[in-house]
Amino acid sequence: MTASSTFQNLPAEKRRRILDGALDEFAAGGYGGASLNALVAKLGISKGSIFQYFGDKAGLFRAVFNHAVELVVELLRQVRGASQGQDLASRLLQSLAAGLALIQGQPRLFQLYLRIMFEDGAPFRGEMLAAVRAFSRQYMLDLLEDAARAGELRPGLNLEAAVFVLDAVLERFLVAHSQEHLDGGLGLFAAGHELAADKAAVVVETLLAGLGARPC
Amino acid sequence: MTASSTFQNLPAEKRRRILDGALDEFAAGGYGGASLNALVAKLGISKGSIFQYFGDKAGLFRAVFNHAVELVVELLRQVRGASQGQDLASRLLQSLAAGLALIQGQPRLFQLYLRIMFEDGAPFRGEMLAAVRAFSRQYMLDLLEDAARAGELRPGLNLEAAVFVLDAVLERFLVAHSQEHLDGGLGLFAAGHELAADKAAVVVETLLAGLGARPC
Amino acid sequence: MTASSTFQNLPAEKRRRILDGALDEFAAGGYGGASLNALVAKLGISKGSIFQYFGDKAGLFRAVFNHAVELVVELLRQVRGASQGQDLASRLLQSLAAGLALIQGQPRLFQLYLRIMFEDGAPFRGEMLAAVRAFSRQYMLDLLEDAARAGELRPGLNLEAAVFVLDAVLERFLVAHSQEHLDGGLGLFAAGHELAADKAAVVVETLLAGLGARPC
Amino acid sequence: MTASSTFQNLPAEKRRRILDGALDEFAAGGYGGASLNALVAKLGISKGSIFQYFGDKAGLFRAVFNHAVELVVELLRQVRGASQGQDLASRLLQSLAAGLALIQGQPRLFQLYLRIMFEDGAPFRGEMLAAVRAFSRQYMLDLLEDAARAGELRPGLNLEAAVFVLDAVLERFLVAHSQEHLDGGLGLFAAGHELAADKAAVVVETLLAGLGARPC
DNA sequence: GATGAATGAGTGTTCATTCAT
DNA sequence: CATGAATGAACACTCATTCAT
Repeated sequence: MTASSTFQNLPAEKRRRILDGALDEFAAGGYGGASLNALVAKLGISKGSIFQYFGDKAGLFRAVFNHAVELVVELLRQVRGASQGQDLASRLLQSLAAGLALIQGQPRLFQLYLRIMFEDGAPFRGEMLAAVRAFSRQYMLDLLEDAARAGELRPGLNLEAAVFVLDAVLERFLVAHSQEHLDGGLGLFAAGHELAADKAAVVVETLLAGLGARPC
Repeated sequence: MTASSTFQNLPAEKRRRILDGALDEFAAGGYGGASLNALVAKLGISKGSIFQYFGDKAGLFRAVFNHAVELVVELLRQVRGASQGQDLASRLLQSLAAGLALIQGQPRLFQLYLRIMFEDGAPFRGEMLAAVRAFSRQYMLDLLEDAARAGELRPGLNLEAAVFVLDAVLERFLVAHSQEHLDGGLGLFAAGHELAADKAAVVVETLLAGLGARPC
Repeated sequence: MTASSTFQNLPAEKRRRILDGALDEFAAGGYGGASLNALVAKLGISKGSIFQYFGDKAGLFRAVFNHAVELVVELLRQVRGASQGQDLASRLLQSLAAGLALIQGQPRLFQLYLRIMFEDGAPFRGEMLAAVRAFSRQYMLDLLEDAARAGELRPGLNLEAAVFVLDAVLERFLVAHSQEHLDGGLGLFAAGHELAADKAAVVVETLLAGLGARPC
Repeated sequence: MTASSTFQNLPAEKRRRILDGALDEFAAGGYGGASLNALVAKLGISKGSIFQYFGDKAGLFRAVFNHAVELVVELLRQVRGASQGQDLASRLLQSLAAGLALIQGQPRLFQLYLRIMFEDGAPFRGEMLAAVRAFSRQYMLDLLEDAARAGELRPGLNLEAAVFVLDAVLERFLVAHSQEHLDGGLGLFAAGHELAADKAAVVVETLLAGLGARPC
């Protein structure tokens, strides 16, 4: 628990409004770039209150992060069970779809993650990234182990490496779509205009089949 | 060309010192976090000069970026030719090694790239990222096309997707190593202690052979 | 009486806790530097109560001062009678010893006095200092008059001046010892390492015998 | 040297105005109570300038202190030589007179000294007090040693103790007069209305002759 | 062309005080 | 009667930018 009891005693609706506004602010400007002045102006509350609630900027940031994690976990929990029993390609595609939906529904969550990822000054950066990465890796590992049990995986596959590859590629896929407004869409199939789902299918197939010619 | 002629007329050594110091500053704090006050103090030049040379903070930033791109391109040009004619796996591994060497030799270049990548406020972010990404994609495409000519690639491979996958995985590999001081090294083979080269070999092999069982 | 009846109706123990905590706070930071926010956090009581009890910060300060005076008077009352009938030098030394003991036992009392002494913004400063000084002067005057009756004093001695000298020197002696952690102990016999008692003896003897050569 | 070169380059008149205003501010409110906002408003300069000149509040404080010391030393240097060769009582009286004149002419200097003396939070307090005390003690010691050579002192007099007594009494004399507006004049000859010079004469005579009856 | 003094809006943070509950 | 959420002015300090010299 990091926010003061003062904050905990607030009506839920007000709590949500504050954390939501702060999430906006941090997502837009990163930790250093977020302005508490701008935040309280937007929220229509006094500056003193922020400090009463969270002690300092870092405290607010931590609270926002925890809030964001809750949002994500809640969302993913709903997605998780649905694909049980299906083959790996399908599950990966559904995971990507869930990720894309999350980005579209709550763009600031993903934005916050990206902002913090490389901002040296952000407090708790280590913990925060570790938490996200651990979750992501465990998720991939679960999928792969299920697939292994179903005999879907290439014999001799290094699971650690596979998790790494999946993590990297899927995250980059999400990044590319969250930044497609930028010049050239950052290059993912830049020329084409297929739907994201089609792109995802090709990428997943490429990952499963590999790049190299088969010696068999 | 964005820097004023005043700057162009400076002795090359002084130009280099200024751009180098500014690169440090931007790499350390991102665009928003960089302080011109701190910069001029470090450089021992007058504050007015910065504005005479570059107009404003954004102008300095653009000059630094151009300077950084030059450094990288020069470095990679040296690396490029060496692996001509070898097989794809070797060339990918050598590219990774070159990337790691670059990170170790010029850590601020990679740092700047990462900082800017997700900092909304940074001017020219779009152009800058597009330039870097285009270079990176072209590099991968060259490798893949050579490999295709040599019959190393799986028939039916979607080149665009393959480029995307390579770009994502190789960049993530570099990021993981540049941030390995962070909690858990951000999870790359977190348990093991092999050398980076060994990790790279396993990852590349996984990419080439694919994750899935071969139907053949 | 300045504290509200609400405060008077509190259980004695709670009253004492509050005044004691406030004494700490004022002694540590002076009037201006004391923080009511910090105080209530330390005490675990609500902020509103302080204002209910004392009206405002100045009211609390006055109450603390009265409380402090009570503590001192009570302490000195115990010390007073003991030296009756002894010679002046002994009584002065015992007074100094009592002062030193007080400083060691209740350092915050002396600290508060010193802090307030020269802090212009402190309310009631005049009254407070006058009270303390009047007490101190009366104490010295009592000793001197007893000594006069016993024929211990130099004929022609100006009692007012003697009181002034004693007051100044004895207080400075206490200050020096309460600040001996500061650079050079503020210079009291800085080189030597005798015990405080020895230093006191020399000082008292110097006062009694005077600095000048005796014409007699 | 503690103030930045920026400050050193200012016209002397402006430097003087700034240090003088700051001296006022610190003397009135102590270190903690002084407001840089109020200061710059009073001076009619911008807030940024203060920080450009002195780095931070503590830097300004140090500069003010150094400035104050210079003022005092300059003043005392003028006073010093004049009393050479006279007897101890005369020299002490002239010293007191000089002190009183200083307090009247530059009341803020003495005020600053008193404020800082017991304000825990003030930076450099140790150094500052040590400097002042060392000067004061050395001054007294000089007088006493001259008097000793002239055979004016009581044989067996402990010089250290005598210095301590003189320092304490003379300083208190000055304090009493600088605070005589306070309730009861803090008790120095409170009833009477003689001139300060008369009071000083009695006090000095008391010190020289001692309080006790002479056994001779 | 180079300098660096000046600026004022901006930052996060603390404070004594109020008042509805 | 006690509470503690709310407040906004004040705090020290940093910033990119300007412009007279």
